Amino acid sequence: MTEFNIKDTEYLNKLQDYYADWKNIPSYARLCEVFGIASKSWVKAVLVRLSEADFIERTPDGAWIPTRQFFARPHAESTVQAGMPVAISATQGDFFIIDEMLIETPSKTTLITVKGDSMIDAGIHEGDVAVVEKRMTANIGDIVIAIVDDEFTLKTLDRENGAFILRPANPAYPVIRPQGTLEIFGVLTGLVRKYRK
Amino acid sequence: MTEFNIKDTEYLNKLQDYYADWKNIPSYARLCEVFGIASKSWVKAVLVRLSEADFIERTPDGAWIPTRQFFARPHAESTVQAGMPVAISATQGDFFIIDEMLIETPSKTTLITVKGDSMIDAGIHEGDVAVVEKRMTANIGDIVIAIVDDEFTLKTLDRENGAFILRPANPAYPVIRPQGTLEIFGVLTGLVRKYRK
DNA sequence: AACTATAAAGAACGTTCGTTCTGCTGTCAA
DNA sequence: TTGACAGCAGAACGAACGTTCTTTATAGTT
Repeated sequence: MTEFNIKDTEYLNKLQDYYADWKNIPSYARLCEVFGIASKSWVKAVLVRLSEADFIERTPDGAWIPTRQFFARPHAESTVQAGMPVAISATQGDFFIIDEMLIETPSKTTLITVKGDSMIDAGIHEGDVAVVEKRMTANIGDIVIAIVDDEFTLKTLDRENGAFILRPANPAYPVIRPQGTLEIFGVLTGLVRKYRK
Repeated sequence: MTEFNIKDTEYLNKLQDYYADWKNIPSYARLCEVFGIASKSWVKAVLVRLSEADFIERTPDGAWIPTRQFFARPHAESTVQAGMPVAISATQGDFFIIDEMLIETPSKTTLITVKGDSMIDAGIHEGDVAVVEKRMTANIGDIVIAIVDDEFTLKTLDRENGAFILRPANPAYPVIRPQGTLEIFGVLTGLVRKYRK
């Protein structure tokens, strides 16, 4: 039996890219095209090695399916110095699945696109997607989606003279001191930004 | 032709549950068991209706695959005003998959945790996870992971007197004018931040 | 130059798959 | 009470699929 090698890594990358497009692992015949291999038997040998490396597995029906590791992205930690440049370790650290990191309770999580710039000093820009966990309680200092006078707003929760206030992270905007009830819609648990390609 | 009905919703739920477990859509024969239907032809009729409702579709090979709607995470767009509060619409907008939004080419994508605060004015904080697409070319204005004198750094790519320079987004840090070669490791295509729970 | 292991191709074959067509059963309106 | 149709079952069939076995090409070693 042969081992998982560099070429198999290329095959894995091609399979991951195909899967990103089509969300399934196709027949051996189609994988011949995807991998650039002419024989089905060799495609199977590749898949067996990928499964031994725990990137794919089989259903009871014999269909190939991806494992968790298949979706994980390499994550280089403690590597990029945004202050002063620092050497990167070529070794790939642990793996990382974005959805899993950001969303712990899918049924309570909503994504909301941010409008305006009142939280810009907190690094939250217009167009960013806020990951919000719906719940009615929050702690002082949390960034919350609050319902003030039947309207929603994204602000930092704070307290002043025993009353809750909503503090923007932009000096151009005023602190909100709710007159009526202050209801919490949810708490900001994550943020996602996409840069133009 | 018949329409999508309540029973089809049950079939859809069963299919979603199966897919969550096995990450593929199996053969008609297996779907007979999953749906509790005895005939393959009727299973096919169900799938055709699910595809007409845009929950699944077919690859050029004829394989059934899920659509974006199949995974359905609600995404409320244009709703939260970070400037002045604005009414939220209870309607759920389009659907949204974080991984898919941020990662177009899995094999070329790496995640890197940001250190330091030299890009803080661009809303990139220490501890944020940068989504980096590995490639050697970039455009002026892109935020890049550059290799300067064998070291990595995250900066905005700019040009000055015909030479490339790396501009931090923090006045406390100097502009980097590479003496040796300027090599691009990759381009910042996304950013992910997780707030403490 | 011969040997060996590995990488890949190719052929053969039984099974399974998707498709299509026909048949059955219950329901509802005329 | 008959017709019509929707919901579903079952059979038939050719094409595609996965598996296994055999063969060829390439590279490295002795």
